[in-house]
Amino acid sequence: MSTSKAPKAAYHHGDLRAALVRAAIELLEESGETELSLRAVARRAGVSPAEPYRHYADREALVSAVAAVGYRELAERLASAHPSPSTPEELASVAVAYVLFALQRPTLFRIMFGEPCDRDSDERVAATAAVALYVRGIVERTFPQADDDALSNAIWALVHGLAFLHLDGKLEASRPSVVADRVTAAVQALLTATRAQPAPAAPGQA
Amino acid sequence: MSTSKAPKAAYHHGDLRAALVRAAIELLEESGETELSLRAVARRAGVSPAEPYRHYADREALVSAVAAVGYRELAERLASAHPSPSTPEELASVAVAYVLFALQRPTLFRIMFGEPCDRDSDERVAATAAVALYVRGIVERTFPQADDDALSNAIWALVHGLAFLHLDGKLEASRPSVVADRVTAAVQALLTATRAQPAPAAPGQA
DNA sequence: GGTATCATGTGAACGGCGCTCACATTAGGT
DNA sequence: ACCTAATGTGAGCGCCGTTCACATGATACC
Repeated sequence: MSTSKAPKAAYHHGDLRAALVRAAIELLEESGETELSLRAVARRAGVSPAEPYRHYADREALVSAVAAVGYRELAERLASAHPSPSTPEELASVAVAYVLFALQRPTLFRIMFGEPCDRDSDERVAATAAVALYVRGIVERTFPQADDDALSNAIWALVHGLAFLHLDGKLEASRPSVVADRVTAAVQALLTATRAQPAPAAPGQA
Repeated sequence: MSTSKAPKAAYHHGDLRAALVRAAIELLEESGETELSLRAVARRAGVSPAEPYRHYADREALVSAVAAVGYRELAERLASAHPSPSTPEELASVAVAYVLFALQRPTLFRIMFGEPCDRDSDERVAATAAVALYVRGIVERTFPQADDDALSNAIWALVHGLAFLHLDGKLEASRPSVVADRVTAAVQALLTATRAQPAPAAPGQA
């Protein structure tokens, strides 16, 4: 079960496992490339090309570790936009933070979401689940009476889709304020719908 | 300007340019891998590893050609869901077609949207623009008085995001009918919002 | 203290990759 | 028939992921 997550602090190098992830993220953000070469990471960390294999099964495993860091940083970013949102406006501000994170750290974001998620990585699976739960928690607080599932899916999808369309240049994204307005408008629209008709399989009419 | 799109029919091989794209898509869908190797494509097409470079500048160019085919097939698929949607229900059926396309041809979809779009590929840029215009056309027909920009952005983003979250396993996607219901519910929610309050800076109501 | 043991690190090597180049072949225009 | 340009080839470069036999350092046990 990928035991010793806590590094033994220092054998020769001192937590090379974490150092490799750090080096990988640096390379990612400097080069702008989504591809990351294990050999390049090893060079950056100052070890031989074979060394990473002591700490990660293969390239995919290192990438998953990088993605997991990304999920954690995204979660921090969302939380710092608003620690515990419970109104549509606060929720919208978190959505804006999500999209801006994608735009400010595009390569990391693509690593996190641009490829099939490796289900063998406990770290990665746990980190994505945390983001999902965070979104869902917001929705539950903001609309306690709504259909949590449908609504939180819709909101996450909307925000996630906005992030990707901006990232891919399908929506103009040069000025953050424009992006923020667009995201806010879209989220408000969806939320207004929810107020108007609480849930699909619910009472009255639509 | 990447002239002779129309192949001269047959020199030695007979439109190898198109044959390479076909081979690439076959490999993609057989292997389930997002990566595609130019050498493997060449083997599949029965030519030497150097041959593709007569027809495509580099690997990226071939990938873009593959993506362009994907955009065209997606457009066909949407059109066959409904040729000219003009009601929320019809729009929702197109949205479902979009997400199901992503789930049925995951590798192709990832090639289309999972990496930075190469702006040097006329073919690719044109094909993505076509999809964007198609979505926008639907919105204009369905809600002539609404804020086209904001609404078509929101709808595309929502649908695109739903596609990716399903694809990444963040939303359960084993039974297409469940996916269809989820997508329909989300789209209906967004559209209802638009009816209730047409647009941020728009006239009366609808 | 001495030594066995295991985690940590290395260099060389394998095959596959993207890509280039010098060269062969074929098709078409004149 | 011949020249030219399009089409196709094989060898080769450097990089990649990965593995392996081997070195080195830290610790555990006597």
